[in-house]
Amino acid sequence: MTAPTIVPRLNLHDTVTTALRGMILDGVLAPGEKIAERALCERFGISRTPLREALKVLASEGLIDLLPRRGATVAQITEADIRDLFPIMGALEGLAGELACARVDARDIRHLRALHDQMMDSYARRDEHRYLRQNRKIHETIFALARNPALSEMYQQILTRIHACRFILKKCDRDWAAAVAEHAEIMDALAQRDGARLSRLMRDHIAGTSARIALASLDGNEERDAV
Amino acid sequence: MTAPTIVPRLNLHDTVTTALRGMILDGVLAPGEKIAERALCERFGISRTPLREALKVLASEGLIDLLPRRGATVAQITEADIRDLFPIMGALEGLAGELACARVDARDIRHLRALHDQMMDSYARRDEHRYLRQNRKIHETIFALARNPALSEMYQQILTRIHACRFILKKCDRDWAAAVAEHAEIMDALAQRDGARLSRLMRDHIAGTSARIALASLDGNEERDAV
DNA sequence: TATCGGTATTTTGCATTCATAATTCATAAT
DNA sequence: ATTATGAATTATGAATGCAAAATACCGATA
Repeated sequence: MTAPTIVPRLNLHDTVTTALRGMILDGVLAPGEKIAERALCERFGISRTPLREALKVLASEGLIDLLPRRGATVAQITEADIRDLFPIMGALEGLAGELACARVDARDIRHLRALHDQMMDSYARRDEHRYLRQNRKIHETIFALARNPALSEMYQQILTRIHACRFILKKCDRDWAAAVAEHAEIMDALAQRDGARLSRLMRDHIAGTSARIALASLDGNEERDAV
Repeated sequence: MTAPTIVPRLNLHDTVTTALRGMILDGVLAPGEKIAERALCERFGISRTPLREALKVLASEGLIDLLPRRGATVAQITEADIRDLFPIMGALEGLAGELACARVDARDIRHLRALHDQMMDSYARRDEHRYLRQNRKIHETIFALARNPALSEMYQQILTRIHACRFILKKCDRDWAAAVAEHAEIMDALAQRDGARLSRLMRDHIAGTSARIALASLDGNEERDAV
């Protein structure tokens, strides 16, 4: 029997889950904001049933808080969350780097090199928005090269949970330069297929990012303990 | 303001989620088995609404597969899943070990030592069931000592997903001896608070477990590609 | 003015209902 | 006998309805 052709059988609650997730990621629904079921239903033009199913899923992803009998709120990421999640991300990135090293071929390396060069170009132009997008693309590509879907999924889930962080990233120029230097090393280790070194570099790169974020949020004067 | 006292405000869908998860873990619902909504509703004495909400959550945890318009089935773990998930577990265990090392005090070490000795006792008596339970307890304790709730949660989630594996573990005596030896080393590294070494040991311990499982399932003659 | 108490309103959780897609079963055709 | 076709049955997806809890409102009292 051939592999089953998946014909897109969409259903409302999945669609709504995706839509809601997007709204939270895009900041349409702000962290801490209360989610009024009926209002959202009207907005989407659907009934409460599929919406509530979507809320359950997003809650289990950690994107919203669901308190019994008191409704849903968009999850606020705290400094404790960042302290906890970044080391995990670091461990996952380290693993991804190691696996990727073992599996890349010359073509993959050329592809990554191209992405890397593009990002360096954005850095040279100080195009922060483009830089961040390309940076993310590079990390995602390394995960893809690791050929471990479960790993990629976990990575994405953590990225999603700490989405709010991207707003405070790259505050000062020195941090940005440090991150760029780390990326150059990462590219180098990968080109040499040095898995152990790449693993260490990626873990430390994430740890560095974490430290830079933590520092940024300490002297930043935004909300008290939400980032 | 003091920390809010959470008074247990139970609701049906959470209860059902927990119950269903337990049924899957206990094997009451076998991997691959179709989950008939109405049958389960009658069994629980509830309506379909909370049950379906529970199914969505379990699907997002990877415990069941949910195909649009064709119902839910208990997820079957494949060899590919094991190949993917164990390295992730290894990375998480490694991180847990490192963090735990940085945070344990003498009392924690004594506690772990006690658990370790009990497990060794079970090994001496060849009490496999008790051994496995204590083994799990030790790993969970190390995660608890790491003081990273998000990390513990991810670990638990992966453990849950690969629950089916425990049935094929510890097949041969040599493997068991190897695992026991590794545990002795782990205990030692922790007592010495050698984070780097503990991290490496725990990661390799998981890798070893993975290899032993993979081998066991290769020469085992159970179902073709489900473990 | 601020706080308390009680009622009205809203919101949540769950059951029920309805429409539609999927499956089953019987029948016909090869 | 086996496969195809179509009607009957069943299951899923989503909307609606209803009871109970939480919140908002409002006047009374200190």
